[in-house]
Formats: sequence, structure tokens, C-alpha cells
Amino acid sequence: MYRTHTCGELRVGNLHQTVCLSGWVQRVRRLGAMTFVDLRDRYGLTQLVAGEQTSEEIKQSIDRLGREFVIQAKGKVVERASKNAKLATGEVEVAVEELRVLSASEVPPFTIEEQTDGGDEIRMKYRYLDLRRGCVRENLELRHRMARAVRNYLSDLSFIEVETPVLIKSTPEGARDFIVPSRMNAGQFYALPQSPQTFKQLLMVSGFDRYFQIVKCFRDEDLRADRQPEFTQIDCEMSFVEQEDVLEVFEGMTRHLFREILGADPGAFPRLTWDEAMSRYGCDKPDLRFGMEIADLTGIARGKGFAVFDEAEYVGAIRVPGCAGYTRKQLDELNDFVRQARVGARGLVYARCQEDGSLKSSADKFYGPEELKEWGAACGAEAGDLLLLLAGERAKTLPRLCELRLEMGNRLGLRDKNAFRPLWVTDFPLLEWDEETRRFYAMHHPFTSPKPEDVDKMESDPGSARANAYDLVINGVEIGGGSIRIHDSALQSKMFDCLGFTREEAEAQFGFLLGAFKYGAPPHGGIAFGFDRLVSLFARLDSIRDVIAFPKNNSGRDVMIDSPSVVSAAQLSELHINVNPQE
RNA sequence: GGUGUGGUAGUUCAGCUGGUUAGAAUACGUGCCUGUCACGCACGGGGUCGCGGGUUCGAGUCCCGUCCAUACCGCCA
Repeated sequence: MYRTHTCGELRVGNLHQTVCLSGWVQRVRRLGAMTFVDLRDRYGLTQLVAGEQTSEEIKQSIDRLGREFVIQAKGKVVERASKNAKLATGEVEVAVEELRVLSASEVPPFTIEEQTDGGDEIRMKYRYLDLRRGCVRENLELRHRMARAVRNYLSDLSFIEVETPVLIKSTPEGARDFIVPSRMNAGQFYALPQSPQTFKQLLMVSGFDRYFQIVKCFRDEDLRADRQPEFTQIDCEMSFVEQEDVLEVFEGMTRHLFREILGADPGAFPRLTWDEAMSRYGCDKPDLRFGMEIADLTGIARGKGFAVFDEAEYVGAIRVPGCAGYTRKQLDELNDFVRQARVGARGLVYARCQEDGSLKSSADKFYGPEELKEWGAACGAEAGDLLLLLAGERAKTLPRLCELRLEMGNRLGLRDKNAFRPLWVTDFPLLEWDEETRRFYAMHHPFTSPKPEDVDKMESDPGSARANAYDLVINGVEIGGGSIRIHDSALQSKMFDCLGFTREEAEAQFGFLLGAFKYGAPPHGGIAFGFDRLVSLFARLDSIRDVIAFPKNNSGRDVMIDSPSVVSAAQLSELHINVNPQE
């Protein structure tokens, strides 16, 4: 027997019992005739002690122990002479009577402690050691609890989990595919799924009614702190539903997670249409943890001789509470912020709301006190507030105001990691014009249904057609997105027309789906959640890497196993592949 | 593909306008220590300053190139 108890288990109730513990040596403290060993496993830390009663043989083997040795220790649970209140097992210790080294360890490259001395790079290379640290392990434990809560919740609502294939077919729309060469079909390739989208729709045609899957998805695009090439979705689909049904079920699921995992209730999720989100927050994933909504000043700011505004299609402002006292230096910093390449504005106009209610602006030359008052009124400004104005093309200025708003939120500490503000964003545009390729792309995906009242616009004015599509946004992070799908092959064909697919292309790419819709397809819709993002949000972490056991680095490499890597000529030959050596 | 930041001991970092033998902390090793729990004390070993080139009497430091890491932009239906 390797162990009778875990290292987190023993209490005064276990006094005088003879126990056997196994685990890793966290630390050895040698005090001359007396030695303490902290023994660690997943469950906690227990102190072993060797003193004058301990045999010479055991003292010698304890002397040879180093950090991260795996040992087994048998002995009596005794009460400590000096207790440690910081440790769950801190009232007892085990007086060692037998000791076995199960596995020795070299000195690890960084300390396996909560406050490790290792940086990101070395910890990723030795991820299996990093995962021994409590704070990293806890992230995976949280992930597990959340996955279990999702499975329980959806299973109780008659959803069934169905696995869909990982070797599927490449499609031109959307993200870049990872492709896998086929040995048995020379010159042909599988693709890894960007999502199980078409399969879950086919399951609806098959009558499965309520499906979900916690599933790996793959996208061959550049990485970010919140983007990995392989990531996990909670993928869901329901039949005989309208948008309202889907929102209700998955608002319920999300609320269940908040209650079950965080013990918090976020209340009813507010809803914003895409248009509202864009005009009030400048983006389709607003962070509602703070206000500072965007006010449209176009009507009142133009036509007063200030060329910057007069020539602009749009003038917008945010009201920053209590910042009227910003110094020249602070305002210059903000000006630099909006001018940096990432934001791209030409410059910033500000107005201070003074104690007497009058406004003082950097564009005073062009605006009288009454006109400035209108600005204040439009923003709802109060004494002590600072107004920040940007002007230009509407479609570019709103996102800049969004950046500025988030920057001010950060500066004022308004983006509290312990606050959660979920919302639904609905009524996304169906299509998005791409200037480079001169064609429309599906904003969500090509299976998203248009609003019934906008079907005609698909031909007359495709850019203004709205979709039955929705996103779940929490704290400015896109957590989930879905839509009511097209279940009619004629409408689906029309959609492919809008996207510039010829009949032949549509048939070649998605003929199986169009075919399926001819045999009795129920109305259906669904949603997919970014599970890694959801877990990192609950863990109050900025990067999804911290909630993934073995993540990839910024360049898509796994530095632990050193992949991707070259393969042998024989393997390539079997796969009918020639690698261009220049690249 | 682009922009910013970084690369110095096992690890995390300091190292100024270029100037003696490149430092600290921690980890590691040895010795002492009977109640430690971030134990303490003493001593010790440990460096291709990412790599290549250039400027200079002299480069960790300045310049150019390159590689790696990281955050962001493009990209991510």
C-alpha cells in the first residue's frame, strides 16, 4: 500500500494513528538533530518529523532527500509542539518510522511554490512541473468543476452530448483551416473543424432535438492572450426554437455557473442590439462594468468654424467622471494614446466641466459658453467631469472612442475583476462588406438566418440586412455567439448567392447540408461558448493559457514537446507531399 | 506581415553619459544548529552578457542585422 491518507487530510482526530503518506518533497528543514520535511500532493501539505526517537537509518535517508523527491513515509500522527495556523494540517505531524524513496529528482529549474521564481518561458518548457504548483492546479480544477456543471445542467434539460468528427473537410469561409494530408487519398486533405457547426445542424435534421458537446476546435490564425490554435467550445444546438428560447436556456446555464461556481447571481442579462452597442459603446462587446457611454455630438459641434469637426462625418464624446482636474501632462498622454497607430485618431479635443457648471475646452476659440453647455448637456456632464471628443469617419471614430473609454476605465480602476456584467448583443448585421475582395462575407457564418423582415434586403441592400444572431458578452469579452439557422434549402441557396458562391461551388462545399435540408429539417438554432475564456474569466485571469493544461506559445509552438517539428522523408512520401526546402 | 517591450548566474533581476576582476536575491553545495514551517548563521561553486557583424584604444552598454519570448495591430465567418 502506498498511502492511507492524502497530504491534506490529517487532523487532531487522527492522533496516534499509524499512517502512510506518499507525495513530493516540498522542502526539507534540517535543524541539527531534528529534521522537518514538508510532503506535498494534490490535496495539501503534511509535515514529517525526524527527531531523537528516529532510527539512524531513517535519519540518513532523510539526509539524502532533495526537493521534488517522491517518497513514501510511514509513521505515527503526533501533535505538534508548535502549531502552524496557516496550514490545514498544521496541528499535527507524522513521526517517521519507515521511509522509501519512490523516485529521486534532479534540482528543478524553478521553485515549485505559489510565488515561484520562474518566468513564463521556463515554466512552459517544464509545464509538468508548473502544474504541480497549487495556483496552476487550481485553474484546472476550476475548469473541471465548470465543465461538470455545464454537463449536469444541460443533461438535466434533455440535452445529449454527441461527438462529431475531427477529420473533416476544408471550407473557404471563415478562419484558416488546419489541414491533414490523407495517405490513402493522394493529394487530398482533411481539415480540422473550426467548430462542429454543420454536424450539429445535421444532428438537428436527424431529430436529436437538443445537442451539446464540450469540444476542441481549431483555427490556424495568429495567437493572442485569449486565442489558441486549439481551443474548447461548449457547442450547443436546439430544434423547434426561436431566438428567445435559446437566450433563455443559455442565460440560465450561465447563471447556473455563476451561482454554482462563484456563489454569485448576476441578475437578468441586459440586452443591446448591435446598433445600440455600436453607438453607445463603439464596439459589439461592451464592458458594462462602468458607464462612460458615448454621446453623439455631431449635430451640435459642427458648423461653428472648427475645421476638424466641420469636416468630420461624426463627432462623439465620452464623459469621464471627476477628471476635470487632469493636468496638461495627463491630457497630453491621452492625446498620445489616441494618436498611436493602434488607435489611429488624429487628435483629442477635451472640455473640463467646472464648479460653476461652465465648460472650458481646448477648442474654446470656436465655441461660446452656450455652445459648450450644449456639449455638456448632451453628455450629461456634471461639475468636475472631463469630456473627451474624437471626430472623423463614424465607422472609425466609434471604435476609437471605445478604445479611449476602455483606457479611461483602466486608468480609473473601473474594470474590477471581481465584478461580472453579462449582456446579450442581438440583431447583428447578416453580412459584412470586404473592400479588398469586393464581396460580402457572413458576419457570423453562412448558415445564419436573416431576420424574416430583412429577407428582401438580401438582394436590395445586403449590407443593411440583420441576422437572427446574438453574442453573450461578459466584461467586454465575447464569451459566446450563436444564431437561429437557415433550415430551408432555398433560403440557404439564396444566402450562398449573396456570398458570391456559384451553384457549383455551393454544391461542392455544402451539398451535404443542402441535401439534408430537403428531407425534413426542423427550425433550429444554437450557440457556442468559448470555454477557455469563460474559465479564465471566472478565474480572474487575463490569459486563457493559464486555464489550459498544455498551451501553445505566441508562435503556436509547444515548447515542452517542441512541436511542430519536421517529419521524415518517408512519412512525407507516404503522404504524397513535397516540402519546398526554400521556405 | 507590422509596432512596442524584453533577452546578463539554475532562476528572477540590477548594471548610469562606453572604462579595473560583471553584481544582488533566490536556488544549489559544504559545515554548524532540538520546534522549524520563506528556519537561522558561516563559507563556497556558479556567466559564450541570445547570436552575427560594425563603430571604438576599449562594447553587457552605441549602431546594423538576425533569432527567441511577450503584448497589441492586421488576421480570427
